[in-house]
Amino acid sequence: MTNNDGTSAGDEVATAREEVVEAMATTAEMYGMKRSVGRLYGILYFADGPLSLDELVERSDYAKSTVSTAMTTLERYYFVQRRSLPGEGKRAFFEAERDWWSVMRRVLETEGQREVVTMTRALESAERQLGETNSEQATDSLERVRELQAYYRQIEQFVDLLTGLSSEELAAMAEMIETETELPSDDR
Amino acid sequence: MTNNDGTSAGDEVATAREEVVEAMATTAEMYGMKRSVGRLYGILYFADGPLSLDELVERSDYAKSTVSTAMTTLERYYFVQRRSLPGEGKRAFFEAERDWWSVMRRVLETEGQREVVTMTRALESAERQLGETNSEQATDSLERVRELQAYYRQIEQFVDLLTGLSSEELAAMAEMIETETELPSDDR
DNA sequence: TTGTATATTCGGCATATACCGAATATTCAG
DNA sequence: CTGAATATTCGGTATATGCCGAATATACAA
Repeated sequence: MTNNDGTSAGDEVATAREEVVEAMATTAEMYGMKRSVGRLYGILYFADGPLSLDELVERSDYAKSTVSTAMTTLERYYFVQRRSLPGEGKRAFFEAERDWWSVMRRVLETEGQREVVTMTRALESAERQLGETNSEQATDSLERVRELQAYYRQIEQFVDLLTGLSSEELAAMAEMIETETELPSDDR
Repeated sequence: MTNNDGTSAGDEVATAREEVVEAMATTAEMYGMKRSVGRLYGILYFADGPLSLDELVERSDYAKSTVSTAMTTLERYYFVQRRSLPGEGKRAFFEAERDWWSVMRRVLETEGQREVVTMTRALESAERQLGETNSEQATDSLERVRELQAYYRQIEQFVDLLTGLSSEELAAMAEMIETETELPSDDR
């Protein structure tokens, strides 16, 4: 019974997937998300098609409420798409976005901008206040505020660049990068 | 008493700084770090020179233990540098790294690679296992595993590119990016 | 509209985290 | 080596988080 038909050797496939799913959970954790969110994404990533909440509960052993909220956050970050199939009543189905470049791009657009906005607003306000004050301290602080403003302007340029490219363009760009394999210095 | 000497108008400067410091705390939170870490970095960012633990305690109102651990994590992520001034005994001083490009580069090198390694390892292992199995499931999973591997190869290219450039080069690159201001389509 | 299948929200429990202050460890001067 | 100054670690407490199951809300079918 050495496989070739879907049913046998299911264990092998399952353990292989499990390894990746766990890595996704760990990665999710690195980004401050819950492990459950990572695992559930992983399950969807390998699923044959869209899964319902109950199927996800079945395959993950998480409570339905946990799965539900996980789907909300995954949706928020563009990792899954929610779909309602016709004739299926209220039942919702979830499908993994497998193009991570597209996820990254959209996360950059929304979340990335949150940081930029938070900092930029504070920096502008501080710049205004400090501009009206004439102590040495104020001048020094102002300079440091301006340094950060410059940095964020540059960051925004990069974000604009990245969010302006399609996944294919990003992938192509990556392929174009030549990784100079640490040559011995070329000083004759 | 409308300022011009360091002591007066200290309030103005303090509130301006405070706004930025709070924004840093919020940003730290976004990255899954503690607010205290963000605030303490902010204090160092605006400080005239290196500060000791006790000075940081003084200026932040956090307990010394809190400041100590915060300094450890800030150091870990290259946001501050610890220095021991000669003749100052055991006393340590902390100075903010103000070049955020350099911070970003070093964080990418260390932390960024953690994600890449975690995923890459799992993907390779899964690839091996799935390669030895011949079910339809295995073939499908294998394909999806390979997609992720391709993505991570590309990510590594970008990381290599970014970590290979100096802050000046990165800044210059940013300035070079033309932010096409959404032109009306150029189809004649 | 009502009933039914489904999704979301809420309260609670267990665990994890942030911070503090006290206890311990470390460094340097002498 | 000892002592004084400093840093780090540890245990405790209050708060936050992750997850569950029950209660509630919602959407669709008839």
